Amino acid sequence: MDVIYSRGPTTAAEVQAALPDAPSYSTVRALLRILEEKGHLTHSVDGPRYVFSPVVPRDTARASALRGLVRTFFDGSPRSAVAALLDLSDTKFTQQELDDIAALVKRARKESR
Amino acid sequence: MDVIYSRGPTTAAEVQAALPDAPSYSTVRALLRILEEKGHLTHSVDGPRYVFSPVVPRDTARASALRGLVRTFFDGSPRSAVAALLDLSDTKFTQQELDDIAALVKRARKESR
DNA sequence: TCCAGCGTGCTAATAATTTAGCAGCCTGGT
DNA sequence: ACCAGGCTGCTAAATTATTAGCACGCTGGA
Repeated sequence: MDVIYSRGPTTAAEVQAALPDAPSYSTVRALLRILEEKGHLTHSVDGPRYVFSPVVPRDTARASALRGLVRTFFDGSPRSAVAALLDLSDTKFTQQELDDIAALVKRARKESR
Repeated sequence: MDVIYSRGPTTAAEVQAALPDAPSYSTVRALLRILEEKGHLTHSVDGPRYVFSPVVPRDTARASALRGLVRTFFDGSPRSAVAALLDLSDTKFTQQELDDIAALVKRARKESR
């Protein structure tokens, strides 16, 4: 699912290529079939092959994932999550991005007042 | 793993209770055993029962999880992730928290200069 | 001290996943 | 129009996960 959410519509071969500990091609195909049976994916036909897309839109899944991560790792505090994001060691923000974020915070402050 | 990262050291019964679609107790025990075999968990003995803890410290796992989520759902842009966190519909920040975040941004801006 | 109960260590059966491999169809290039 | 290659639809086998259930040991309270 992560691969498909990160790449958008994806073929079986692409999923396999994108997977870090890639299982066999057969397995990837079976997995995609099962995910489809379970209602997480749909496929459409593009020429000779299947292209798989998520059923739940990216934005929705993204919000759920964020909420889950905040619950699991940040004791339900989105503030801590923001702090951790700003501190991520391998992340370098440009001045522009930081200004952006500052503006967003400013806006949030107004809205919540 | 999420249950254990969110609750800290946890017994099999607690894991089962915390699980949304709880499988049987046998299954939870087997699962914990397998996670331990695979090196994701350790257990210590507390009186008559096992208490499971993650092998990878919470902070480390948290950072990986954040990085993964940013990659999967935010095209590698932590800035977008921050924006989404601020926008999470069911999240209400207090003025205090927003001030906090603003201060963190300010600090990050100085550091990256 | 005794014992009820909880939690682990097993084992064995069932269900699900993983894998290989092949026949047949469709596409795109020659 | 032909054919090579890629991809699906199968099937069937091996491996792994899920589940139930019971014997045994240990703990904590009466």
